[in-house]
Amino acid sequence: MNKNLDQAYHNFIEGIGHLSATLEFSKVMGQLYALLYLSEKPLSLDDMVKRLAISKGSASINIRELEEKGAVKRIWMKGSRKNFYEAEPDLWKIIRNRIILSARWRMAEVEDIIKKTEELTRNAQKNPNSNEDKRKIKFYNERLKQIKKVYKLGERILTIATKSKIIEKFL
Amino acid sequence: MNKNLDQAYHNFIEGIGHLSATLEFSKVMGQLYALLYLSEKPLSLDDMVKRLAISKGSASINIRELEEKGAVKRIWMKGSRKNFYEAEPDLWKIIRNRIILSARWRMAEVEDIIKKTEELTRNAQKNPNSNEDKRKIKFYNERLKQIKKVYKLGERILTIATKSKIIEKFL
DNA sequence: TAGAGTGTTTACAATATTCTAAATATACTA
DNA sequence: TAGTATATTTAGAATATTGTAAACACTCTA
Repeated sequence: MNKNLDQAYHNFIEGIGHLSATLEFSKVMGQLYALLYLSEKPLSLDDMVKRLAISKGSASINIRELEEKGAVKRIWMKGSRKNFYEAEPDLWKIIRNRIILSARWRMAEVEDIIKKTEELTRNAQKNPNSNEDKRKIKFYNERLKQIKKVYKLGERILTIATKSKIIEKFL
Repeated sequence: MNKNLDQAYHNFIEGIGHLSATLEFSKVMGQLYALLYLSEKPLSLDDMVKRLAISKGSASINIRELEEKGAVKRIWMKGSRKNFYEAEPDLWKIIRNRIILSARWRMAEVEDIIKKTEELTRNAQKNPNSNEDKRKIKFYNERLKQIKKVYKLGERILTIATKSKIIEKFL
């Protein structure tokens, strides 16, 4: 067992574990991914439990989430009943997918907020209003207009990021 | 007091509070920002404490963080000792800055991991190695090469995003 | 300089998250 | 079908995060 290699291995896994929040991965998810990324062969759940010194339950839950997010693939190995996993090696694909999906989710939330606020403001407009209310309504509508501009910009960027393959050409 | 307007107001503030993790803001930070964004006049700490029903300590800490992150400006009002705040109205500026800074931070972490892992792998290479170690070293180097490619792509995108004003022209 | 008004810090409490260990479920093999 | 190997679920423990209330510090004014 080469000491430097071993250090490299653990440094890498710890580092990725720490960084994993970037893609909305838990620390364990990051470590599991790093472990598989540095493994020449697929690993079983038990392998991973042993090497990371975590509980099997945690490994089970976290590896499944990695699988759902497309960062890890389940592999069938002849002659073994165990599930084996290997890392999706295309890092860019993982990062891109995660960012886009996360952005979509947030955009949907923003859309809800805008719609609801617009609706309520519109309702307020229908009823008789004090001058103060009228001023407020005008102000809210201005703000909503600003937000919608940014929202639409976001939408456009997201569409481009989703459809175009331009970025991949740099690789 | 118009009921619909009031609902619009609270719906908006709650919604932004919920969404605030997107920019690495706490819930309270999101609510404070939303409150100011919907206010025609700057508000004092006490105003915000009252309207959000939160503690003064929390308001103090969170408003300061918003200020550090450029989402909120401190305003001096003649005739009052209080600090007043108003929302930076340019949402795109806030979002862009936050994303870029956060990305920089993460890129630096990735760089550290790569450098350290490379160094350790290089050290391992110097010493006499078993065949297994040699294979491992080769494999690690392949992986490092992949990561560096993605890292450099990220760097380039970040540079473009930082320098170019192209996106702003859509607004 | 005393005291009122304001903002910040701190120690603790509440909450949320994530892990573990054990129980349970599932699927394969003899 | 019994028994074994494996994975998943769950209840509760550990940990981390964030908020609160109160003490403290600062600053202005009378």
